[in-house]
Amino acid sequence: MSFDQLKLKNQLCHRLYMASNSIVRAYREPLSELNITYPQYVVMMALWEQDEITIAEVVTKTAIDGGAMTQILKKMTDKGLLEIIKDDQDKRKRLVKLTQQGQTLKQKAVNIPNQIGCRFNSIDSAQTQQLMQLLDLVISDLAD
Amino acid sequence: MSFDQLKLKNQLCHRLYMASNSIVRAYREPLSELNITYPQYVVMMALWEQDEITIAEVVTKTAIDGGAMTQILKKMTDKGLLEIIKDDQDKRKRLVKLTQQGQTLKQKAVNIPNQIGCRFNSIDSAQTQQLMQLLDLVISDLAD
DNA sequence: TGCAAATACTTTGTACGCAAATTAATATGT
DNA sequence: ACATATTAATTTGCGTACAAAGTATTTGCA
Repeated sequence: MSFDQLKLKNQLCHRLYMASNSIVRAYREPLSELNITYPQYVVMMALWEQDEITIAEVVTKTAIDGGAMTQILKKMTDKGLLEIIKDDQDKRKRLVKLTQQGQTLKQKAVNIPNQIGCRFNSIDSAQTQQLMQLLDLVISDLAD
Repeated sequence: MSFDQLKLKNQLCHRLYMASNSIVRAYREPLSELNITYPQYVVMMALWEQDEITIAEVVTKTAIDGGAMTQILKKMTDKGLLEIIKDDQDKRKRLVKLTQQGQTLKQKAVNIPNQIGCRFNSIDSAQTQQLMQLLDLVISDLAD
């Protein structure tokens, strides 16, 4: 209940906020080679894992907001990376399907994780795992 | 150099991205009581720590982009939380100064950290510290 | 069977986040 | 002194992030 909790240096949340912004900024240059943004790259990774899934499934896998997803998928469609297909079984749903170009882009993307990983010089592999586990706890605590 | 690194479940960066979005979303409701957004709250915390600092110093403390800062400070000025004062020593600089209303708001904000902290049920105090330390390493690795 | 609730997605409006370009003022070097 | 570089801040344009409202469809249930 002290004012000390209001100091930025004591706050986990501000660090998460800064770290995420730094991440998106760090990806900007490597991804410019692929002509996509970080959120678009996240969508591509979801689809490289499993193609022809519904928009709702892409939203779940990526944790990107549904409203933003509509815009993002539109831009990616315009770039020729994917196409949106109607689902005949359920006309509410739409399926996202990579184009040949979208599939091929995976080859150019395979080096991106290392390029980014190279910048994490202060944490070793064990610390990275630990960080991921702690973040999973934070994320699940904040769900809903 | 494997495709496994492209899987979302193996990625630290995607977790940081999700966590940060969750944070900003989680603050939305508590902060609506104060009629401010999360970035605006971060600016307030910086100023509650030290008032009458230059815009550049606010940018450094908060790690919010300078371009965004101009817009954010304008909105906060319109709300009557602060005012921008010219620096007579260096006419390029501008000082940010809390109004009485901006100072008083600190009393209403003092409970916010606990309200958010209450949601972190899966990590104890030691893990929180550990998480903050690891994030500091990540942030400094990504600086520039 | 029929209609209210739920689901899937889109649209709208506001608020960042950031690179790049711009403007204004100060500092620096010769 | 004076042109040049640097610093401080704003502006512009694009891309999200998200709540809330809107539009179809489909489910569920009385």
